[in-house]
Amino acid sequence: MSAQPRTARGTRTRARLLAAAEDVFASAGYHDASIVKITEQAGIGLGTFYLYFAGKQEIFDEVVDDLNARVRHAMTEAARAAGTRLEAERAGFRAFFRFTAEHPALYRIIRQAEFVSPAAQRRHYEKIVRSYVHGLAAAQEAGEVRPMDPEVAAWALMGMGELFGMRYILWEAEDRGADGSRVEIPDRVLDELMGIIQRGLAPAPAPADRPREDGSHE
Amino acid sequence: MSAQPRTARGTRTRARLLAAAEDVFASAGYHDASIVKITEQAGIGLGTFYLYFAGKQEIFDEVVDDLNARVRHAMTEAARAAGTRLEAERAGFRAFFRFTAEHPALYRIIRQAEFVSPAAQRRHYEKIVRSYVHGLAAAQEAGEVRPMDPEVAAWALMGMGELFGMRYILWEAEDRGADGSRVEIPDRVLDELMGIIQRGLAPAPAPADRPREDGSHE
DNA sequence: GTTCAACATGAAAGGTGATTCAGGTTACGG
DNA sequence: CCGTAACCTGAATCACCTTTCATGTTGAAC
Repeated sequence: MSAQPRTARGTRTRARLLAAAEDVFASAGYHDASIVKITEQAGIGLGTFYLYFAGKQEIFDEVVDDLNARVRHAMTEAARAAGTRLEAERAGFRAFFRFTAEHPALYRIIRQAEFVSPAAQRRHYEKIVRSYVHGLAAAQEAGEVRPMDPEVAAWALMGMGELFGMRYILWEAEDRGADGSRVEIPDRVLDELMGIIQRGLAPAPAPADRPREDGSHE
Repeated sequence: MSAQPRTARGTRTRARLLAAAEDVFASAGYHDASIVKITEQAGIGLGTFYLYFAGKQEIFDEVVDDLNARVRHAMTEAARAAGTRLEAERAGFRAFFRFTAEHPALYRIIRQAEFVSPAAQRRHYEKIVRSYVHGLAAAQEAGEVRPMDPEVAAWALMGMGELFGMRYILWEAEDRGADGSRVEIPDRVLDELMGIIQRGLAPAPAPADRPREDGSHE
């Protein structure tokens, strides 16, 4: 069983292991990510690992949950600043793509979770959907989204985001090689995406971009 | 280097290995899928494996390409029978979900390809997108799809399909356990999905379900 | 400045699995 | 009914990894 550290030193060590694990899992994959590699990357002795984690699987689970919390935080934080639902959606997606660009580990690790820790993977997707449903249901009450099952819509949105992140962020970054330039979603692509979402969710016969007129706001 | 079989016997052996590999990769995962397990499942001697494949990675790649060809075939075949674009879309998705239900290996293997064989994974997604783009561009010329980048739309459709397959087929199957009942996409969910797609891609200010009136047809 | 939890360490035990290879077996053309 | 090319086999080799544990170090309370 993993032990929680009891002093500041221990806390630091544990955090270093977690960060190193994220790195190594993302670049080497679960199988090739040996405990030796993780502890080396963390600059920590091999045996120390087992003071804080029961084993490879356990630290993997924690890495997943950690990434999940961070990406959701980035998205909701970005969406919170926006006014209309559409703006919030756009800001949320943009934050998601930015997070993907800065932490390719997210994808690489979630994908592997399919086998390494199906439960953690499921938790990840379900938590994101829950956020979406929350936002969509509110927008629905405000009349900004047509009547529909918000959960189904949430899976649709997440699906689009996931593949766009893969195609337009990760692949793009791979193709550019290590030239350091930050990959961002092209505006053209984000516009098309928002176009589909807007039309797909808008109430009535798709008012396109007409702003709300009753002064209500969220 | 893998050798192609030169006799009927060899061809059969190779095919058995491929089928066994799909099974084992899907149920055990790449790492735990030992060559021993694959050859045992195929009812073939361990050493024989290396007559036909250079190693684990190579047979994995072939399994990916094989699954890809089969799922695309299932989708285009189903779509071919349909009349309008929307019907084709629906039929294609239904075929995809059916294939997913019958071959959970598709997901489990594609996901793992993230690390095992990124190139094969990319090939998989790109080939599917290519099919979609083809169909969407044709529908566009026929005025059934609004002006937009068909490739971007293709990624959006594929993303929705992918997550719906995971959520409403695979997870559902897992939750039901091994009770043998065939998992199908609920009509309610498929309707919602098609609703989003229809509105997202339809020309003009989203005529909802109004059929085309000029008599043109594809 | 002593004491003792808490923390840190890496050699070694105990496993597992990919791949090779030397030696059979099969079956078809002649 | 041979001869031989294609095919088949699994014990043995080699490489690598997780986890344990006996021992050493740190630092904060007193």
